[in-house]
Amino acid sequence: MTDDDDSGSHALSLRMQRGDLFAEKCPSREVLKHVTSRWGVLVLVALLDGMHRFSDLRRKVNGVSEKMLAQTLQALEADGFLTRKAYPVMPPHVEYQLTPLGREVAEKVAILTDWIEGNLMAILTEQQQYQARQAVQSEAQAVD
Amino acid sequence: MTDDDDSGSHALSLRMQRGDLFAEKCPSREVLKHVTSRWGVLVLVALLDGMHRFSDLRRKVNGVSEKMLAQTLQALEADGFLTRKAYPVMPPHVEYQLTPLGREVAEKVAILTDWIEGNLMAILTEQQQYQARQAVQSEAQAVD
DNA sequence: CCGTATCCGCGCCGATACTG
DNA sequence: CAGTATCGGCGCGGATACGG
Repeated sequence: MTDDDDSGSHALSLRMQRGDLFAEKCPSREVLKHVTSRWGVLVLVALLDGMHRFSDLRRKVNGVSEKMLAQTLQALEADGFLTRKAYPVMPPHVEYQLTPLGREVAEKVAILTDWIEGNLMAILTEQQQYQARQAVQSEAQAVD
Repeated sequence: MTDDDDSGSHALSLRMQRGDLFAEKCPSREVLKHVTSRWGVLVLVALLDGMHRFSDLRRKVNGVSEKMLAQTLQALEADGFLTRKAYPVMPPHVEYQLTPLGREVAEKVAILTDWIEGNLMAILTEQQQYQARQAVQSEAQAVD
């Protein structure tokens, strides 16, 4: 309960047309989930430099299992972010590639990941300082 | 096993200086996890328009529980993305605000969320078409 | 008002085995 | 090579109760 702002149903449906992340039931939450999922992020960024086969992705995205990779790829394909082309040869050969729509999201995601990679040291430093402050707090509590 | 590319340890440590998402044990994976977490995304974007109190965020970020909000805020504070100022009055009063570092990530995240919100309709259309193709496939299989 | 502590279900995800 | 199927642990996250 306490959810569901049905006030102004016209305004609501208009907002639904462009999506409102802050509204609980908005489908954009689902899309965001796929895009920002642990492996979704890495797959999208990996595919930014062109077509990849399944095993290429598996090797590039360190630590992903077959199951999770397949699952992630399906979700992104269902959202229209990538295409899957299977060649019925032996041994099997499947190619994954970003769609124009997918390339756009992937670029936005890459902006974020690039920033994090580039500022990692600054962030780690902040983490250290936070830990230090916490230690002081604990010490102060031990005195009282 | 089979992880751990320790080949070229100098190159590795250099890469660690700027972070490499594709390397399994890189700390940037943790940071990314906080930033792209279900509630982390929404909190960062919400804080983009200035200071918020705890209950402000709770109301703005529809659907988040107290526990998850507190947990999310702690993680983002530990990463140095936001500051927490508690005024020891009755009733309690706590203010959350982005740091300069936090503002930068938040802006990158907002680029992504804005794009998704703006292109939601196109994505939903793609999803429909995917479902339709799947239905055809199932039908074709029923024939053989 | 702003949390922390505890319990607990459910879904993520890894491991393994099997198909085409 | 590129998956699907199944099982099982465990951690995320919701609900509730309680403290400052």
